[in-house]
Amino acid sequence: MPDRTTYHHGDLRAALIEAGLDLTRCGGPGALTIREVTRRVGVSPNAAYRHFADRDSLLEEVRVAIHNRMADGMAPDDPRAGPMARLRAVGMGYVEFALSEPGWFSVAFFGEPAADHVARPFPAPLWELLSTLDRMVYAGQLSPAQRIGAEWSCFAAVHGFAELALHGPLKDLPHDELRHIAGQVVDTVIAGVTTYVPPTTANER
Amino acid sequence: MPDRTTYHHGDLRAALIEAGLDLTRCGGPGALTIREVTRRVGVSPNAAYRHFADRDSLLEEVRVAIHNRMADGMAPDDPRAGPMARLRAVGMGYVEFALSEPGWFSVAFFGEPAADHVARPFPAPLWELLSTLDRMVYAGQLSPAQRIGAEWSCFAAVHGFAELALHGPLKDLPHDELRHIAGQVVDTVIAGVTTYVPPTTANER
DNA sequence: TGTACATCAGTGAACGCGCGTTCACTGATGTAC
DNA sequence: TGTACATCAGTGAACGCGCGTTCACTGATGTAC
Repeated sequence: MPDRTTYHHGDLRAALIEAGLDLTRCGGPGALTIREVTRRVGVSPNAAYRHFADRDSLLEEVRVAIHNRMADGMAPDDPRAGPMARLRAVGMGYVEFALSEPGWFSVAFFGEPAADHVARPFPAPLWELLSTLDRMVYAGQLSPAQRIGAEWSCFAAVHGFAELALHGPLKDLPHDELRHIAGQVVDTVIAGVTTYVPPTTANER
Repeated sequence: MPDRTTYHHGDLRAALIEAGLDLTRCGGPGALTIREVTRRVGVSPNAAYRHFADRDSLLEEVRVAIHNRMADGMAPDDPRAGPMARLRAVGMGYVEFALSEPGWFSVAFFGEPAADHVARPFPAPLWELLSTLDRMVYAGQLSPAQRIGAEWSCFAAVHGFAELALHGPLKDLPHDELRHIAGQVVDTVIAGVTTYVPPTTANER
């Protein structure tokens, strides 16, 4: 693969991102280095600078690619599922991705301090969550008042669980046990979101 | 401070941990280097190896020190508070610590992949949570069935929120807004935990 | 169809970096007799 | 009370590391006339 006959590569940019995906899949963000990524593609290190400002820019692109893959895997098995089942599927999909692709997961979700205030757009999986919650409101399973801020409770729960399971106190549990606990966490937060009614804005503070 | 008259330091071990706390407070885990930590204390780099096997061991001790400080700050304001208010205080205390000491927080909670299967004991703040949940059961505010696994829902929610707020999509919000959302997240998970009843073990799987 | 030249996409060598860690050592301390 | 010696807690110099990034460059391509 690293052997190339033409002087010009063809689509080096895409190839570097692809190699970045390969590297981070096993090794997480730290495994992505300009030197290794260019080595893989069979090109000199500086060639990368023709396509990316610096290592961080490349990593950012890899991150986006991972977000998209992840969001694709979060659809519920049954496309005719109701919004509630959909919400559960989104949550479980998030955790499942973290468990099965820990390297990618740790690139995708803000492992690194996010360079000098580069405002990142919402990651794709979050959009998935937002639209699912909106469907619930539309279906009457969540009141508009409950909808407010619900995304953060949901996101916090699944993301937090993923961290616990990958790097935290649950990290030595087998995956099927983790999935079981994940199910409980997701169900609990769904119960919370559909039960708790935040005080109206007028009453706040 | 780095000037020392005696050849022997006195309590170098404690001094190194202290310096480690200083460094990580602003710079997170990456700021802790053997060279900088010894420089601060006014000692040659290798002196550290008299007290710690390697950098990781030192970092681990710093982590434990942070856990303890954090747990201390999680007690509810009113010591006569009921278990429910206590649970809320524990959750909010967790988030508050993350917001006010982001450097320490990122050392404390599993930022680094946790060296070759060194089984870490539960961090002190988690113990705080466990005992609070137990009090709730004792007070009859949580059934024994609901108690099972409740810690993971709670921990996931607050930890996940902290990540969102520090490094995730909420990272540019002002602290008072973050606290407000945190309050909602905590209340939501409490509502979930006190509402949802997991299926009994016999019915599982 | 041919040629001049700007532009693009690579090359190769080198830089500086600060780190963790090891080596062989020396100065200070405590204990046995 | 003095002395020999093991032990402990430091020192100083050096190593190798692989990295990101920059410099001045060259080979290939496309376009205007």
